[in-house]
Parts: sequence; structure tokens; C-alpha cells
Amino acid sequence: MSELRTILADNLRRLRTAKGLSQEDLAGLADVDRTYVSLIERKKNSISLDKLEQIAIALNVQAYTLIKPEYD
Amino acid sequence: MSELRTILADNLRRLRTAKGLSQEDLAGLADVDRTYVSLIERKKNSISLDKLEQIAIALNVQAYTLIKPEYD
DNA sequence: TTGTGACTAATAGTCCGTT
DNA sequence: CAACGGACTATTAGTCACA
Repeated sequence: MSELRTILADNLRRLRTAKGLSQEDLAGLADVDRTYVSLIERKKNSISLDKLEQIAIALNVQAYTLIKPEYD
Repeated sequence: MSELRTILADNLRRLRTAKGLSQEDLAGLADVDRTYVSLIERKKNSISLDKLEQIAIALNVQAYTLIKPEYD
């Protein structure tokens, strides 16, 4: 399994819940489908760079922080 | 145009040439087609996370550094 | 050595639901 | 609120010939 998917899934869920957002809330902010946030958090697919950017903007973070390991 | 595509394109070309690698050399290391490296450096597509990881491994860098702005 | 067009195969991503 | 499925469309992955 891809290491990056796991890192992204963890970071995404952590940041999302820290802001008190549901998957649907975030989906609305990032203009992606409701089920898509779920797919990413469950590591079911490999997000494209463009979608990563959309989600980063919605969360007010730099895109690279979403795929950066926490210990780093 | 996506900001991330530009950042990735710049970082990739910089790292690749710094190691004295041709697009074809890198393609071989990352197990992708030569024209695919060309597409990324020309910002023609929105690479997936899995591919980003493959290329990062081939370059011996952390994946997030490929989409991190230089000034950061 | 790299850019590009044309193309097919595979997967990302959406939209409708149910549990 | 989140996991999950099926069916679908859009985009990316991957290959080739040629400039």
C-alpha cells in the first residue's frame, strides 16, 4: 500500500476534525463530491494534484503539509 | 493554472538536472515512460499521489518536497 | 534530448442510493 | 455522520511514431 495515501488520509482526517468539519462540510468547501472525501480518508484512491490543491485551499493549509509525515 | 503543477514542474526539473539525469534516465529509475516525465515538467497533467511517490523514491527525496515551494 | 499529437487502458472522481 | 456499492463520466496513465 502506498505510504503517501496513509499519510494523506491521517493528515486530512486530523485537520478536518480539528476544525469541526464533517466529510460533507469539507466536500462542500473544496467543491468535491461527498463520497470522495470518504474515499481518500479510507485510502481507496490516489488523489490527483489538482484535487489535493483544492482540498488544501479549503482547509487553509499549504498542499505539501497534507502529504508531509507528522514527525518531519 | 494550478499552482501545484508549476511548483512540481520546477522542483522536478531542478532536482533532475541537479543529479545530471535526462528525462529518459529519470523515467527509467521511476519506471514510467519518458514522455510522462516530459508531460509533468510541462504541466500538462495532474499527477496522482501514487505516481508522485514513485518519482520521489527514484529521486531519493521525500514526496512532499516535490510540491513544496522553494521559498518555504 | 525533449516536445508533441494521437490514441487506448486504467483510474480518479461524481452521483445516485443503502446500511 | 461515516462507510460503502453500482453505474457512470472525466481525467490520468501509458505507448508510439515523429519532429
